[in-house]
Amino acid sequence: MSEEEIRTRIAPSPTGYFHIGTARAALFNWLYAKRFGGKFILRMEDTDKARSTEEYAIDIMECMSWLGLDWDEGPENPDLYGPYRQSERAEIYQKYAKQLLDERLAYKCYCTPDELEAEKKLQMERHEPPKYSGRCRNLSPEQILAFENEGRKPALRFKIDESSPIKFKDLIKGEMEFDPKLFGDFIVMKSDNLPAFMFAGIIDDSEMKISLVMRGEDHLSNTPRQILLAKALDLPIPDYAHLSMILNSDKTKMSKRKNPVSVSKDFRDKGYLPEAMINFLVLLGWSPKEGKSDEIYSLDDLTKEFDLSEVGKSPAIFDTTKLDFFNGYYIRQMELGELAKRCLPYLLAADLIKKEDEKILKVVALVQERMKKLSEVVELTDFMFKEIDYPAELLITKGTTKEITLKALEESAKVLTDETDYSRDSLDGLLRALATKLGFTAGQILWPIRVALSGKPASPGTFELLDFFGKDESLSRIKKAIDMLK
RNA sequence: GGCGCGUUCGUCUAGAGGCCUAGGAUAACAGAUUUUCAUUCUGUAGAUCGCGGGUUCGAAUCCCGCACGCGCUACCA
Repeated sequence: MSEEEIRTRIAPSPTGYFHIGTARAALFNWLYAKRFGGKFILRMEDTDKARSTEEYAIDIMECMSWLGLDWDEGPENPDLYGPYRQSERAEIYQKYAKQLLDERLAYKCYCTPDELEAEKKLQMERHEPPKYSGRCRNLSPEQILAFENEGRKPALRFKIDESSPIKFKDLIKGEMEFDPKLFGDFIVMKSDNLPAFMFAGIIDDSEMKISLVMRGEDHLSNTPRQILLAKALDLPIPDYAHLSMILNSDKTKMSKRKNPVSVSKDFRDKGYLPEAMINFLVLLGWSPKEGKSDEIYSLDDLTKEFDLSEVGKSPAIFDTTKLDFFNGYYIRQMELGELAKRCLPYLLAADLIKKEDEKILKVVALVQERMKKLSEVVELTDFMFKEIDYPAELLITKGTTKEITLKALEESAKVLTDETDYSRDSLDGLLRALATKLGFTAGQILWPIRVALSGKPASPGTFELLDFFGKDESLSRIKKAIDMLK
């Protein structure tokens, strides 16, 4: 298929919030399409009626857009090879199901789940590989009639062609060979007349002219079955590439219960930037040929560099330490107005401000290089918006005394009362001169003022805070500190 | 149980027989700048390349075996 147009896809099932692993697969597919001038398609695999919801479908699309992974074809623009929701493609699957049945490549199976379970259990006890016995392969008309009269609804089972091994080249993992004798006939249409995942998948990939199926390694073992299906249906077989999994720190599979896996709930809403997510995610499995000394990559950079030959085969443990670094980095790089805009929701939610105002530009500027996540803006800046409460001892810096601190504060208050220029440079000269005059270290003067203004052991610098609060508020907070020490 | 995939610093990784006394990033630690925190800069520590055999003058790199992890083995996707 390689001479045709490059078309990749992501096919999430809306049975949960957009998963971090799906995001990575989407990213790699998107990058591959962009890099080689192809198309990227979004398809909703919502055949599991019981678990699929519209809320999740929306979440998936929102998160993809948020990450910057736009798609050329998808549920809302179904013109070309749509519809792009499997729930709307029932007739297509039925057509192919009929084809299999007519050509006797599949058969109706009336076995109940209980019967299948029992059969499997027996095989396990005998240490045989569990696989379907094929007992419905050659049912007589009488038997079929009997099952129908019982009210049993048949599923459609695909007849495995066991004649020869299935070989294919995985573009990441390499040459692959499977023995179909081990498979057993599998279900293609469920008894509710909905297609099983493998069946719907190969049909859609083919009908949507997907040239490369890049997906998680958990699908690697399914691939030979889909190839068999494609052959039986006389459909073209796409290229395949299987991405290794991302795991927990204990090397088990990421789970919804134990781990932060929801892009929207655990990352976007917690204050991570899409730029950081992309940069972090792409490095889980991909590393550039020409390594740079840093590892900063934008989506734009990546569309020029990404290739499958640089994708690794081994699984990666999902550890957000490095994500935090990237997040801090991109926050520092961000234009101030943009940062203020993105911090606003957190400030509003914490009730620190009522509406957008000019002040937050200054506020954000003071903590920009201290933030790892946008959500931290709250704890970093709360003292700028409200009265503060802190223990008096905090005013006294290490290796000094209450008396010295009090003296420093009182003398500072005096010069700050006389001073009108609260700009950084002016204040710097003023307070250092005061320190020299009193025989104090700069720290003995500056620490207590900073604490008086912020109430925190760590905060932006003294001069910046004086400038931020202005004369009246600064003096008021310093006076309060003096009273606390008396 | 069977089949498949994988195994290099805590973590993400580079590495395709000699360039490896194993490189980078991050995290950790230390120092410099500094009133604190953060930023920035510099440095330190950190992998006997899962284990055991082989091939070779020479192996993280090739071959075989084993161990461990993960996946599939569903009318879930």
